[in-house]
Amino acid sequence: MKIAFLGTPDFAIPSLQLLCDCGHEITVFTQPDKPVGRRAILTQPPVKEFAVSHGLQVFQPRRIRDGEGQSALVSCAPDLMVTAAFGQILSAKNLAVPRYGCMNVHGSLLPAYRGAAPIQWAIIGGETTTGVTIMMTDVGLDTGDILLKREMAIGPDETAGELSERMAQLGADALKETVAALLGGTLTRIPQDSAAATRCGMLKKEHGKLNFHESAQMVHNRVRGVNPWPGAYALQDADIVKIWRTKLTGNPYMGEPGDCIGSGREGLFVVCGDGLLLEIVELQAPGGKRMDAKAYLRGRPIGGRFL
RNA sequence: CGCGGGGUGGAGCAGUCUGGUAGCUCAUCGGGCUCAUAACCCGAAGGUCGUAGGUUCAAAUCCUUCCCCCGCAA
Repeated sequence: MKIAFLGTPDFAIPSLQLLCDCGHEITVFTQPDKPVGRRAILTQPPVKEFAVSHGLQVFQPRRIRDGEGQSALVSCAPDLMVTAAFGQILSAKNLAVPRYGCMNVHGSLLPAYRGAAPIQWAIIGGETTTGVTIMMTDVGLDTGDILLKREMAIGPDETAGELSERMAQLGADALKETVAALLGGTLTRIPQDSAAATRCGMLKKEHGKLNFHESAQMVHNRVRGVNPWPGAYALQDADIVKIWRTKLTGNPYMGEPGDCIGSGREGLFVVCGDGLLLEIVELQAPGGKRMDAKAYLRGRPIGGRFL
């Protein structure tokens, strides 16, 4: 079967890999290369790297909806289109190209967390269970019929990066199963209950800003949810201190939210809005690399305060 | 040449402005105390101060070159 695969980040790789392994004829669409880092080095998205190293044809239209993108799509005459964290919205014209339509691998249990960054937002939202949904793409934002759902537990200290990796694999497995059902004619479509839908937007830098007036659990969720990107941070005077790992202690402490206490022996703790201490396990001082809290506390005065 | 911070014993930092034989905390090693200890006490080892050059009687410190790391902005 001819498949047009549209995806961009690492999350899409396992799905692409699995489709390749199944022997389908695949054409890849991904986002254009982007300048990355201080030197603005032009970097290709992970999916492109994979595609190139596997000898797959790759298109990188600036906008898949434009004429150029549409004609590229038409030119490869796919039977099926599959998207996985592609990063662009498809048009009705795009969706009309393949006769089997378009399937999407989405990182949440739809209709919850429709939109971008569902994995991160699920963690930030304090969910303990999430999953992947394979759905038919329509012109709405993650509103299409559900084909298959797979649940997965979120670890209490799991980060978005870690969860995303596991979800990518789960998504790939579910996709494989769905495609098999499609070919076997056993596919069932279940409309989403739009009344139960929730939406989430793209993550921005500012979503990493910690608010220590929230409960320790909420701060912890935030830290996990934005790791590794955009990364959690707190302000100390005018400096940005990035917070990479935290740990719930459950210990109460009299102090103002944001107060830091601790020692090189015990570790670093910050007071949260519910009066509980949150341990800072790994952090990054201005100009420095990330390090564990004990290293941070050597050569630095104890105390201080995060805002 | 987008803006800024930084490279000092194994780790994290101070010292740089106001040049004058390198310091703190932790780790390591030895010894001691203790029923015992990741606790405490005493002692030791360990650094061409990122690189190359310059100024100077003297450079971690002042000037210049280059390399590397980090944050912001894109």
